Amino acid sequence: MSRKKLETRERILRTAWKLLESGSGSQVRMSDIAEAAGITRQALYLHFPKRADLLVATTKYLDQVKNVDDRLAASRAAKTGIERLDAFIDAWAGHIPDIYGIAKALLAMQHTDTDARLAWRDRMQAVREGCEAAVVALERDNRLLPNMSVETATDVLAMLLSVRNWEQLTIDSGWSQEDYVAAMKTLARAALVLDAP
Amino acid sequence: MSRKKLETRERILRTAWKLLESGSGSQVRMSDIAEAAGITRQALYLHFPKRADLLVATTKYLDQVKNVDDRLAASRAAKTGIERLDAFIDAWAGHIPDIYGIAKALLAMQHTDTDARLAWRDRMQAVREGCEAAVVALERDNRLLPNMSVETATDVLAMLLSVRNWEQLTIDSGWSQEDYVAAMKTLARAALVLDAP
DNA sequence: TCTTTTCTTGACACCGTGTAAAGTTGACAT
DNA sequence: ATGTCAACTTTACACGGTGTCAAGAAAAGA
Repeated sequence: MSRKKLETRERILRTAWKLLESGSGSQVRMSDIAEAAGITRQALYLHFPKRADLLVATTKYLDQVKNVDDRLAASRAAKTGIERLDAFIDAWAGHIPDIYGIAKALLAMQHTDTDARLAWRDRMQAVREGCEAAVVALERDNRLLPNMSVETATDVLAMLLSVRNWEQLTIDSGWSQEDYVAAMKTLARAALVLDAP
Repeated sequence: MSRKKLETRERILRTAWKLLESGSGSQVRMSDIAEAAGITRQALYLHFPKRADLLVATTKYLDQVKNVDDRLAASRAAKTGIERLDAFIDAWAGHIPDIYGIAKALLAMQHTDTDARLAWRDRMQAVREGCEAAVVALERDNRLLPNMSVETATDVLAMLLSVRNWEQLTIDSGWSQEDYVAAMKTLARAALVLDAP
């Protein structure tokens, strides 16, 4: 129904994304997005009744455009557990800069908005599953540290790879993306992987 | 001057602290604190012109009451670098639950309020210094991983010990405080410490 | 008792989100 | 071409929370 509505919707999402990634940090208001998209604030509310709705839709749009699934699929192709761990870290770490703007906005309204909280939990659950898959692959190779359960190891890996940690190292401490990725790989190995027998 | 003002001030700070630690998460408004402290919202603004001022004062009050300095001093007494690392983790990790409520509030208003941002940075700088001291002690013992500079190692340690990570593991993933502390100690060793020669 | 400090009472401004209703514009169908 | 429907505009307002202002009550202290 109506190509026009879809066009506008897409334009809104693209605009929201751009604003969120560029104006990183500074609050992005509904009126900002509306103005940048060339419509009224009210028209914006016609498409997305709540701010959380818009943010959630933007994440989905982004996931679709950036094709996270394909990116993570690469890690599934890896043979050994260790290769898989590295591949997953590469894939996810490479995706963080793309989602950082929207992630920050979503994170910021977590304490207010239930929808935002659920949306973020949902995204993080997906990442957690990737972590778990890598950990399971390690265990299958008998390379998971013996004192670690799959669940514990998954918790640790998910913690290491959190957006907040990426933010702290790259944004706050000025690390390059390469340094971050390299550090995470060695850190994850040190934390989870048993030395080769 | 005027014992009464100081009394009221202390009562406000104590009340703010209690509200922040108990009603953890849910928004604590200025009116909530005023009411709980038995004064008017306006009287509260007489003592603390901005919400950020109150939060910052509350952190200082808490640091004073809980005596962080003494707690961290224990880590300075340790002989070897490794003991010092463990002692510091014990001290800081033990302090996190105390400050979590206020930390969360301060963190939540970071993106809005400059004062809150500066106050938090200041607190974190103090922690960072503790991290750095431990790292330096390690290096002096020649037990710091050779490919790591003091600065890098400090960044990593500060990241590991961040309040967000504590939150993720204990609050979100349900770890006990003991599990958290133990995991952080082994994680820090795995990440930073060279095996004994 | 008289002064000063502390606190109260009762307003109001501002900002951002979200709602409501009436009017405009353009697409497209018959 | 005309009428209908969907998308958008215009204007206006409610609400919650922070912060401000001014006049008066109450209590401390000399």
